[in-house]
Amino acid sequence: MANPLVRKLEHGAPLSDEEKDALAKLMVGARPVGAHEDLIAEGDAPEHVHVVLEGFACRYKMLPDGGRQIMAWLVPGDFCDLHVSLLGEMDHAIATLTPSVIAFLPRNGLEVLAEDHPTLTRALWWATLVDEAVLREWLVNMGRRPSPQRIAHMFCEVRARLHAVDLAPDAIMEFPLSQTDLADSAGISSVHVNRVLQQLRDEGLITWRGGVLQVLDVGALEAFAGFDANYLHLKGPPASHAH
Amino acid sequence: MANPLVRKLEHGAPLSDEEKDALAKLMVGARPVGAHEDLIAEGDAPEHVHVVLEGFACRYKMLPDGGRQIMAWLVPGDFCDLHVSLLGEMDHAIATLTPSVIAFLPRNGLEVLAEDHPTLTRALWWATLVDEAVLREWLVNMGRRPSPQRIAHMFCEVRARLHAVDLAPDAIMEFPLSQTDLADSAGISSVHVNRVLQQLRDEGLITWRGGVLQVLDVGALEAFAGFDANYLHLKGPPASHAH
DNA sequence: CGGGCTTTTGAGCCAAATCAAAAATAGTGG
DNA sequence: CCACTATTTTTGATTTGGCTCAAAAGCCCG
Repeated sequence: MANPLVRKLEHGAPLSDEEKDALAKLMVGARPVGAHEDLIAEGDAPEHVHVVLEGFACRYKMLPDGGRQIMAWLVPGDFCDLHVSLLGEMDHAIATLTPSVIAFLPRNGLEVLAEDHPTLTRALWWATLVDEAVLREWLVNMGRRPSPQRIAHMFCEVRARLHAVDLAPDAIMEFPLSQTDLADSAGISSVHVNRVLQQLRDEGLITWRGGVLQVLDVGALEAFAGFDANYLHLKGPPASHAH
Repeated sequence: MANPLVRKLEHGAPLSDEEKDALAKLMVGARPVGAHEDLIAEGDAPEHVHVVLEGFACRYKMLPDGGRQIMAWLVPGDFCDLHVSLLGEMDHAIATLTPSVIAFLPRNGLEVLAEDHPTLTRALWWATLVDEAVLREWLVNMGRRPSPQRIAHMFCEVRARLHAVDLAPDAIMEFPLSQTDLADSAGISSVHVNRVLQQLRDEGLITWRGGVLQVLDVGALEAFAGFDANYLHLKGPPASHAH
């Protein structure tokens, strides 16, 4: 199975085999990390670029009162800190949500490679801009959708994003987050998350058990949540990959 | 008074006089627009890049139930649609909030200029990444801060951003938004916005009258809101500009 | 099989929504 | 410059979605 980073970037620009190989070869490390471990702290300026290869991580900020807001889920193929070289330092932290595998790319190596390959540069910036588009949709989700629709929308999105890297066949996916993590993502209490999940199960939209999420009827869940995948900019059906 | 776009970009990278001139000359149009007019619709792929020169605009999405979520305020110097060439089409709409002046830059011209000027390219991507950082903070704001702190935080941010383009001397600024627009930005009802504003006034933190917002004590408001400007990545005190 | 986490249930409460109307402001045309 | 509208802002009364507090039940694993 191909590298999830490569699989993802192919949605952004048509990479040549040479570019794909060069990118894969740049990944110098692949370290397994446990659940709920901090990878990068606010204020850091990591030397390497981190990429999630397996599992789920997140961007988050802590508030003075101890509250935590998760601002993004990072799924296989997602960069953690591509933006650091331009912004100087992290303005938020990165942690794993589940046991994960994290790879590293030397920042210099990536920059040199990108200089020689405009298509790769396009793909990298495409990925950054899609992250921004996802953030906008999360804001809409928080601001305007009641909690059942909000949680449902998050499930629709994660299904679509995992599908784009071939990790959600038949709308069944590994999704071993805790309800507390979901609560910190959706901006509601974990008690309320629990009640909302019961409702989504009762309505026959999903099952979620033992860390495996199944969307029983993608169309129905998307209709319920008011989900439209346009903001993911995946440009048509996911590319099929020869093996 | 220099161009607000140039003033803003200088926070991101040290532009040469040649770059600043070239950028200013690229601005082919500067059209006055009334309040509450749509500039760009979801699904559009505008040929020119739009920049706000005066007034306030916003990014927003409409929901099926008629609700509107504003996801970003665009102040003088901000791009509306720099990302369109990479993402293909707008996944949200842009409208003015107040009477504004909007300028245009030919997309090709900007790209050619950027190709010849790596520093300018850096500045443009810096601006994009700061937009993303602001979005993250808005998400924290929506998810975790009670409404008085939330509104206060938005005022702190807009003061800092306007200050960065020299438009908020002494923490007094033109800010002629309606309470409804503020409500659609903060994700609360306009009735509640009104009550929150009374509270902020009663506590002596702000005045807001006739479209002019005054922050009476910047430190006090920032402490109240839990505001930390690090996410704006302005890198130290705003540059002073020779005239 | 016992300790620690995560999920689930129950009861009471509060921030913010809704609905409805009045007061204040800002435009607009005569 | 003023009357006439239309929009905003403000107030009041009521309802509600989601929170907090607290405890029970289930689960994972050594």
